[in-house]
Amino acid sequence: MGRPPCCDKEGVKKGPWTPEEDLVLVSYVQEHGPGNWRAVPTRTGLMRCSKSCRLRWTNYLRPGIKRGNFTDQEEKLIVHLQALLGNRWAAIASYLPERTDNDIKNYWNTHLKRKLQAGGDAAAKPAAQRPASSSKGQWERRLQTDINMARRALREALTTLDDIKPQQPDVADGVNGAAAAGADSGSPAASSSSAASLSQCSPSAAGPYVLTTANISRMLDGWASKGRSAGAAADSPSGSSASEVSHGSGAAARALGSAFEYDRKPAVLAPDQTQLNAIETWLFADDNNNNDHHGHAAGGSGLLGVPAMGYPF
DNA sequence: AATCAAAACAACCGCCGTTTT
DNA sequence: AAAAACGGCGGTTGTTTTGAT
Repeated sequence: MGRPPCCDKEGVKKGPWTPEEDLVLVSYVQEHGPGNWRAVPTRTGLMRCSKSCRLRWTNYLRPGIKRGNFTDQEEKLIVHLQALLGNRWAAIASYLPERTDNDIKNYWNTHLKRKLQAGGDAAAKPAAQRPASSSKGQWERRLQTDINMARRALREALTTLDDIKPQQPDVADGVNGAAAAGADSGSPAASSSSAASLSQCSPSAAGPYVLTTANISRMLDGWASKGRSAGAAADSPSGSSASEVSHGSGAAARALGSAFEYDRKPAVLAPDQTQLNAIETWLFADDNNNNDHHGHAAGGSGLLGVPAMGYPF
């Protein structure tokens, strides 16, 4: 038979996370590491389902996450990757290690989609939104054209990023790249030196990092300075906004302090160089090899010219 | 200052492939 | 081998914030 249920459906709390819950979760992950989410509710006493815990950690509490303030380069990269990959946000997020798929998805839905619609840029129009051609041959030719256009655009974007030298050696906590959850699902964790520089995109200038050690204290100080008692926030989020609730409480987080192991460990291993070379080879390969957009539509994986990547288009 | 609409964001829902019993 | 939960992903919704009138 199957496995026992991870958590009761009844008595599971929903809605915004309180600072206390965040701290409990962070403490647990600090001790046990991310994973085995089904055990989290029972072992921590959190009245949350395992799924909710994983989501909270992945999207908000995980160290090295940058939130808000998407740079032009990031924006451009997202647009191009979306054109290339469609709405595969996890795959896209793997190219922006500091961003979560949820964040990118939200940003796309609230900013970029509208912007593109307004701009009427056919080239950047998502492949998924384009009308399907009537015949397979036409569809394949169109796909090949799309791939090549997107590829050129992506290369261009990454080339631009290459020009952006890291402004700082690193943030204090030294974490650049906890990759998105989907980073290990067949997508490259990062691509080439371009992506490496991307992952260092102005760490100080951009938005807040959510749960690096320093920022725990910083944001919790802010939260505490608002005069919110921990108890008041715990079970009555209605009294405060969701964003306030999403912050933490100071003392406990400081207790985590520098002992917070995971904010010093990249959550994902450095990309394998072989993998990067494959990506670079593909990305920067002479376009002439694929310039015949209309003539070689068929041909299995060779169609896409990405044998090493194995993109499942 | 009040009201309304649009934008932004956090979290949930449902599906699917994988894993475990 | 089958059944059921897990883990992950993308879509969607609900709430809060911001800007315009």
